[in-house]
Amino acid sequence: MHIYRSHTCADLNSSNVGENIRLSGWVHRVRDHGGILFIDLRDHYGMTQILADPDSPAFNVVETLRAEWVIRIDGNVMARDPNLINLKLPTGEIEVFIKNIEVLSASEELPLPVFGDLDYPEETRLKYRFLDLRREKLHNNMILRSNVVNSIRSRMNDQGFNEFQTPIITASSPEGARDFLIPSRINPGKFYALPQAPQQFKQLIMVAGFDKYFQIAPCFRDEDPRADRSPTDFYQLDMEMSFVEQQDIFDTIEPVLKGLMKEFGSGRPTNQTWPQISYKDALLWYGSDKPDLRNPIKMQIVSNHFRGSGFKIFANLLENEETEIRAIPAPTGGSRKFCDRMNAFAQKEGLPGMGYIFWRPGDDGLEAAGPLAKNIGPERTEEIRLQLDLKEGDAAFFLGGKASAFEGVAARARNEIGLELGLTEEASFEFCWVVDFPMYERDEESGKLDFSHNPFSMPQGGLAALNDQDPTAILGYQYDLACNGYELLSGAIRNHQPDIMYKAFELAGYSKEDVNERFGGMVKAFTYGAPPHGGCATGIDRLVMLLADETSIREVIMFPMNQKAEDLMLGGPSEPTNEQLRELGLRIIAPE
RNA sequence: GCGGUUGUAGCUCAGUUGGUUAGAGUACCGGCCUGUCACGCCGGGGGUCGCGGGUUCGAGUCCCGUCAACCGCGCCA
Repeated sequence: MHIYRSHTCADLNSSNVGENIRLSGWVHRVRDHGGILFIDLRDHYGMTQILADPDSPAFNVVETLRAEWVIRIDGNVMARDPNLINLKLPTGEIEVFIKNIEVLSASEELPLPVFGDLDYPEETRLKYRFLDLRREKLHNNMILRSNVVNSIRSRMNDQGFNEFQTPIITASSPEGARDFLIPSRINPGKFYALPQAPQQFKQLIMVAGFDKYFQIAPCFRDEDPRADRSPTDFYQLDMEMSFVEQQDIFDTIEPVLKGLMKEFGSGRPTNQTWPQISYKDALLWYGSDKPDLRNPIKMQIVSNHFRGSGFKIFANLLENEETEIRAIPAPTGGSRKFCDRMNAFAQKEGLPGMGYIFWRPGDDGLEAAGPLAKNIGPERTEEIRLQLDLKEGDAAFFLGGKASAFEGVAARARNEIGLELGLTEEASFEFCWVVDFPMYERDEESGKLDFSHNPFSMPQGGLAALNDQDPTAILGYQYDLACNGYELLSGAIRNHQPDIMYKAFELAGYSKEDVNERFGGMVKAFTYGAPPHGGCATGIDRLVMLLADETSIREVIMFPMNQKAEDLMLGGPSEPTNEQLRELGLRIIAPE
């Protein structure tokens, strides 16, 4: 017999009754009744109930066992009486009468119990990640992640893609985020960078003639974290194709993602037609370039109804340039209590407040209530109601000013309203493409023109557009895929023509020399016969997060960092030794 | 860098207008228990109330400062 086990803790059932077997695993739970004692023995696969009584030669040792000790037991499989079968356990029809035991590893008192599903502070969970990972939820999340990655690989391979590995220690690639730098010992004073994405490599793979590339690629960005953003490294399904236009990329990746949602989405429905919404419309309708379409609310511009109206705050606002009044319709939100709560929400988010109108039954039919309605009068109020297509029992909220100043809060208010009113269909996946991103944006303070997305994207209209149009009006063949309010994918048709690329960078203030110095390797490659190409990258962590129905990315990463980008388990980052610094020619300058 | 929330036993939490010796569950230690599967019952140990200062006869509670964690903003072109 194998020295540790003849079966796993999930294997045994009534067909094994009478067999002498061997199991190894963790003591999940001990139930000591004095004369009879039960142990739930757990391994990766499942759980088996072990039984001991004073007739067992192992009884004295079994009495000393505590949670999370690792043991090996020999025993006899016995059928349970019909009234003692545990339907919650796949092995619930049997139990193992223990005859022999070996303690393989004892456990101290636990800082984090494995048993139970209570919530514990992140700090404790991260410090003792190996214990947290034993718990059912995280253990299942990691298995899900493994299965998703496995399925991605076969789906991509089935479509004729080849997976290639690209360098981890490399030159800085201009994705826009802060690089992680690595000092070079052999080249003192010089630094490598960890790739923010394999962007230039995958484009060079296209130039090299491989046609369809993908990779489950680690990406490194030194930026502050969010709940849905890991502070150091994350994984992308990175892919690139030659001789394609935008729609070809969509047609390739859509079935992969739809297949994954169906395979791992636990029955939650996915919309099968993914709308393509322009960046401009996304901001107008949803206040966000990653809209949550599970929420049906669509915002509208209602400036005309307030221009010159008795509501002076909005009327005066509209005297200024580039201002507007935006309405958030809230079907079924027509109560003062709800409207006041949303107004308080807007104030908490840093706005002066959110005006509202709600419609309720009145003496002569429909009555519009709320301070705004009184100020602008019944005619304008009715025009607004008709434009927003609202009825009795509904409400609408109003935000005014420069769109860029209120859009963020408007988006959060829209989310809040959708959730509070139960309009958002939570147990579903709603995808949409966001297309036609502007190539450039102007910094509000400095007035400087800069790339707004990916500098390697092909501008719509090509060189002519770059020469003739107002730069901020130029759109790119750049796209995102949003799902349930998360940016899940980002991509572009690339700019493979050096003259267009030099011009594109020139508009953003980079000379030809700058471009040659920073991305000369890739630009040069484009002078030796580059195929038109494009691709995208899908966030694996976020995808698994959605599938696992989690809201924190750390729930689907095996060993995540905390919010300060520290590894609480192994203690990173740590101070280098003097010898390491000397070898690298570095000196630490103490912070202020 | 800024804002919000939180910080009390190994862990999860309660703690009233400031008032006796700071509690509960769980874990741990001891005792009892032969059918549990969140086993049950009895007892015990365990606390710098994040840290520092202040107000007060008296502070877990009020005030000021500070640290840490998380959430958000900035950032992620």
